[in-house]
Amino acid sequence: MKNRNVGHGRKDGTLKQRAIETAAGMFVDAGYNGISMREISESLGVSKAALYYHFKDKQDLMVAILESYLERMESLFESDISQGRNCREQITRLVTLIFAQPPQQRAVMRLASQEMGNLDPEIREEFGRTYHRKFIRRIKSILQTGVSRGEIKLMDTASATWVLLGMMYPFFYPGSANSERDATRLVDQILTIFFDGADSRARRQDPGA
Amino acid sequence: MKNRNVGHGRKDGTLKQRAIETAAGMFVDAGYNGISMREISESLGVSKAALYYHFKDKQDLMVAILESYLERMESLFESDISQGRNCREQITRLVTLIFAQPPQQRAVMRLASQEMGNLDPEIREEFGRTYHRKFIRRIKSILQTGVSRGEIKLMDTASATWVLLGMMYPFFYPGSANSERDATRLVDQILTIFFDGADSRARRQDPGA
DNA sequence: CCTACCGATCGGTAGG
DNA sequence: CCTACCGATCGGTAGG
Repeated sequence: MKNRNVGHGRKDGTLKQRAIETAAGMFVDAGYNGISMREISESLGVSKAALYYHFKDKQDLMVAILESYLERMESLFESDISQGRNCREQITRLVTLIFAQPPQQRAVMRLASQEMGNLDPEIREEFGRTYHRKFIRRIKSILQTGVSRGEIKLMDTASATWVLLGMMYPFFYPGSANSERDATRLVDQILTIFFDGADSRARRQDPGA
Repeated sequence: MKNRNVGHGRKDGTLKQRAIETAAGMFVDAGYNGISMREISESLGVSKAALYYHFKDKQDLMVAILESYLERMESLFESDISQGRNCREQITRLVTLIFAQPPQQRAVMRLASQEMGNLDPEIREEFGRTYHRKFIRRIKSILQTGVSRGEIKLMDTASATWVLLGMMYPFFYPGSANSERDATRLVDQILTIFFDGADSRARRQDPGA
């Protein structure tokens, strides 16, 4: 279980990592149920049994993909974002970084919410908790601090977090904002709406400019 | 195709309609691939063959569910919403009506975007066009009018439409805003953020109140 | 010859 | 890590 060194000087962990990346791409394109373990193994040039050596079952592979992505998301918080000077700047950094990822990588976020229903209830709940702890909680915390500092309107920060994530969600689909130029514009529009609103009577990002 | 009165005084079309409603509920709970035609037919108390009499295949049943929902959405536009006096009021009516639906019915919207990848490319594209024509286009049009009237900031209304829909999306999952009280608060928060922004320096819905 | 179904089973493929 | 398979179940269709 501990996945110990098999020795022999071979490159261990290589197939496992390749499998996570390859399968992620295939699941993103065709959905969890749209891709079979056979197809994944063929893409990797190994047998199905080889896959089952590294992953207990299909679900286990899926969870590994999601956890791998979550870890990358977590690292975003620990580097750039926390250095933002206030709530707005921290959220701006977060959204910018998310859209700075390659589209296919962003799509894993959609994969997570879309296919979580295919996981066993226990696994789903455990992953849900990890997701909350490593991602949702951080965003909520930024908004909460913003509220207590008076930077953000007094509101329910839990649902506001979901609203913010929801605003990005449609653009996690392939074909949305693939160019860097589109992404930049989109990030700008999302942040403007979230902080300043769409109403023309609301303040603009650069007042008087 | 017209499927009309066959006479004899029997209740025609009953099973077909029941199947659409029952399957919609099951798909919402377990996903398109999580429910078999056998399970659906058993829930209806009929044979699988009976289902296949009314629907060419599983996909055909799915499309019928989505189209049935789209028609209901379309009717929203033709009654209440268009009577809104300006952009903000029309969008407010739209969002309010969407959240006034029972949660399980709202969830069909999530089902549509979530499981569209399981449809054949041709079918998917055709449904995508209908979805755009009956729903997306209408929202975009409201925003567009708002922009040209100066009620809404100058922005890309296509992506703004997706942003607005995205804000609602997380609450189309079961367990989100099930009570009427939650729904009311949520609608309020979504509309406030969309029009006025979360920033405390932005205008409030009732200035000075 | 129509409609609205049923009991039984098909060929093919899934995860393991 | 592979070859060789399995038990179960899938969506779909036969004749009547």
